[in-house]
Amino acid sequence: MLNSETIQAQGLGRLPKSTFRAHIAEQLRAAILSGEIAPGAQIVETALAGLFQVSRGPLREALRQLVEEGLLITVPYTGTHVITLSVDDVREIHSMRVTLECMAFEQAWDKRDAAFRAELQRRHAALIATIDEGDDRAAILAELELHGLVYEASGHRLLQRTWSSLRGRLQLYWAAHHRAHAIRGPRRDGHESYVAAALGDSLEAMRAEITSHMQRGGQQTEKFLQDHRQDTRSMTGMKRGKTT
Amino acid sequence: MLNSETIQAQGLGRLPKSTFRAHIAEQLRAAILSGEIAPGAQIVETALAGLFQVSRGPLREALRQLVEEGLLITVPYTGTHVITLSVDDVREIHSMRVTLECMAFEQAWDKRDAAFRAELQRRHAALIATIDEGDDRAAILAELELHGLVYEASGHRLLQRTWSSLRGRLQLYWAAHHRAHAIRGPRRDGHESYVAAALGDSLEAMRAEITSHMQRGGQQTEKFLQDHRQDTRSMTGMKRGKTT
DNA sequence: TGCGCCCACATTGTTGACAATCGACAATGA
DNA sequence: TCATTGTCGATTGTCAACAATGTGGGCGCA
Repeated sequence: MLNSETIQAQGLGRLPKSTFRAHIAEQLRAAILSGEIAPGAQIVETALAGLFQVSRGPLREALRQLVEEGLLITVPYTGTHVITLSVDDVREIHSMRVTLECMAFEQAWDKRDAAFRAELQRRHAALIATIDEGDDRAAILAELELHGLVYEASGHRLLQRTWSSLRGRLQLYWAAHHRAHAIRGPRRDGHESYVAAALGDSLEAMRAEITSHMQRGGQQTEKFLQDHRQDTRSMTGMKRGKTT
Repeated sequence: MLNSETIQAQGLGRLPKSTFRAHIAEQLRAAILSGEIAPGAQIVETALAGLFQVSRGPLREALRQLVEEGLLITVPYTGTHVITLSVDDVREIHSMRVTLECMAFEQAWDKRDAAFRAELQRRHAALIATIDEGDDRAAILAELELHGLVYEASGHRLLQRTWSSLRGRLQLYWAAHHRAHAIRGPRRDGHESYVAAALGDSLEAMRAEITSHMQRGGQQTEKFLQDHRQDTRSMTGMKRGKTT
């Protein structure tokens, strides 16, 4: 006999309640965050609707969602564009990261059990592996996974939600930065000390590690700017680079 | 000569670029945050579309926006409801407030000029005035204004954005809590020490003040729960309380 | 040549109708 | 009596057509 429980037990019953707007939002977000659709590119509703084979209705709702996530900007009757992060935006992302991740560790500090430690090292190993393979895109995702663990461990849903939003911008920046200027992705160094501190006994040391870890990322940005001396308003932007 | 900048400087140029979804989202948000539409109430698209005299298209886009803001929850093909905050949600709101406001003061600490001090005292006075008048709803807004100043002063747009999101939930909680249980709004005490610390010289003292300030709010919640001993899953929810 | 006006085009905003799905209730049969 | 199934109303999802608006190019004119 097949009742709902036995079906669940067989791992079935997970048809993902398809609505077009959810699928579209998901795919569009992925395309934007990976850099497939470049920052500054214009989003034309009719074109995308044709691409996804849907009408403009569901598409527009997906766009509203991404606008609210901060990935798109819409000017009424004019157009929708992928955001371009300014240098100040990137600085703000870094400072916000420090604050959020410190909070996450505070919340999660006493909840670090064996499973947490194992998972932390597993993700660290995964990051190292992708770095060694030279797959920059995968390495970016792996690093986000590594840092995401503490948010999951915190059990703080609002904090996780906030991190998700920030993670989007961070991912966008990393992808655009890397893509536009062919800078190497995450490196091996820097993560060992992070993991060690996360497994250690001193929350204060962890805070210091986070601060220096993020500052390293910030300094990399500053150094890059000094080397290139371009407009400080839009470092990842480009005009009309829409990909089909 | 009047160019766009001088117009902006005059505070004009704010013709509301009328798109229905913006108006609808604004009004709906206000209705939800004020408690006019109770937590848990179902949002029926056709009804609201009739109420606003628009078709369902723009209305749905406004709903998507509020869903993304975390004020509404939509289950496909089933319905859209105003969120109900659980006790854990409220705890998370409070802890997030502490973190964000500490960060805001860190960012704004060295930017506190005469204008900041004057504005802080002005908003404090406004809060006191509304409290003395007994207008609870105005007092809630005044308290949010007071606390919002430091976020404005921080100049950190991402932080402001995060605060806006949190402020929505906080406002929803305050309004629903107050409305459902006829609890007094903000009180005079507690804000003097906050303002004093914000004008003082010790950032560390400010952090302590914020922590205790928020903990007071949290303790009020806990005490209320002990007194009422109701379901801990939904403290502000009610069934089918849609207002027309 | 430079400027301003006007118009056509591209794009977004809005609408009403139609289709798909869900939840609840009644009907059916063991 | 109980479980299962069919049906119905309510609600949301989707679509294609129409209207409103901003943008850029061409034209006339000084």
